[in-house]
Amino acid sequence: MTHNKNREDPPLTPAVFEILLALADQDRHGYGIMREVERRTAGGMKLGPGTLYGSIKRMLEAGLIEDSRERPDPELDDERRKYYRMTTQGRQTAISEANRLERQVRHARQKNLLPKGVG
Amino acid sequence: MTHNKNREDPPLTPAVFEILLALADQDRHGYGIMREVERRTAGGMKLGPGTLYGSIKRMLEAGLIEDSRERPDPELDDERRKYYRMTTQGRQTAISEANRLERQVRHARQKNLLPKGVG
DNA sequence: AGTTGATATATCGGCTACGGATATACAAAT
DNA sequence: ATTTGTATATCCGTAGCCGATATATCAACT
Repeated sequence: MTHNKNREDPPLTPAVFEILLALADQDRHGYGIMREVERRTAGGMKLGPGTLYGSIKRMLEAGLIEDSRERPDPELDDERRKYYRMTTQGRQTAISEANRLERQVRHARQKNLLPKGVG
Repeated sequence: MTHNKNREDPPLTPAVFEILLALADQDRHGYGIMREVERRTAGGMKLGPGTLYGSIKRMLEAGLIEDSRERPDPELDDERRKYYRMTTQGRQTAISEANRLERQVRHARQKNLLPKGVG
């Protein structure tokens, strides 16, 4: 699947988009991302450690996320944790992907794969 | 990314979902699918031959699509073409995926990645 | 008639991502 | 004290993407 048509972002993998969604409102550490994705999808999606830390690594390299210096109150903290935040570029990428998905959903509705009049 | 949570379909690859969308309203042959995807996405997505015929092969094996016996008027036909139709299972899979994407879009809107009040 | 360009299907091979298995280590609970 | 949960990380098999390549036909134009 080529992205092309000039500077248009390629589709994100489901794992990467889920991670961006999890980081959209607050910084989280790896394990926290995993729990958030599981919670949000009601267990429908589970990130294995390979996918989770592998995706994080790639997203760091791609500049979609970065290490977050801010940490919670020392009482609630766990030194093992590594927190991440979404970068501006990561947010733009997520927005672009969300728009792409929205177009697909609209199209699916036109083709009667989804009920109309809801949205 | 695990699908799990009992018999819930795993996310479809962008290529596979696009092909199902292209076949949702009418039977098409491989090359016709390619053109339809390109047209619908305004050139934003292009299926290379590897992705196209590789995906078709896998989708046939998975029972998402099948060979279509119906052919257009002999005058408009091209014997080289091989037409495909979406199976009932393929439609169910596409519906399931469309719902999943819709949930993601809703979530993205909640996180202010998309403008609200539009749908 | 011949050439070109679009149509049409198909395979190959490299690369990337997914995801379970595995490993390590500390925290919290029973 | 032992087990379960939290937390990060790597390895490797498998699957999918996708450009390159190949082959052949069709349509159109000169």
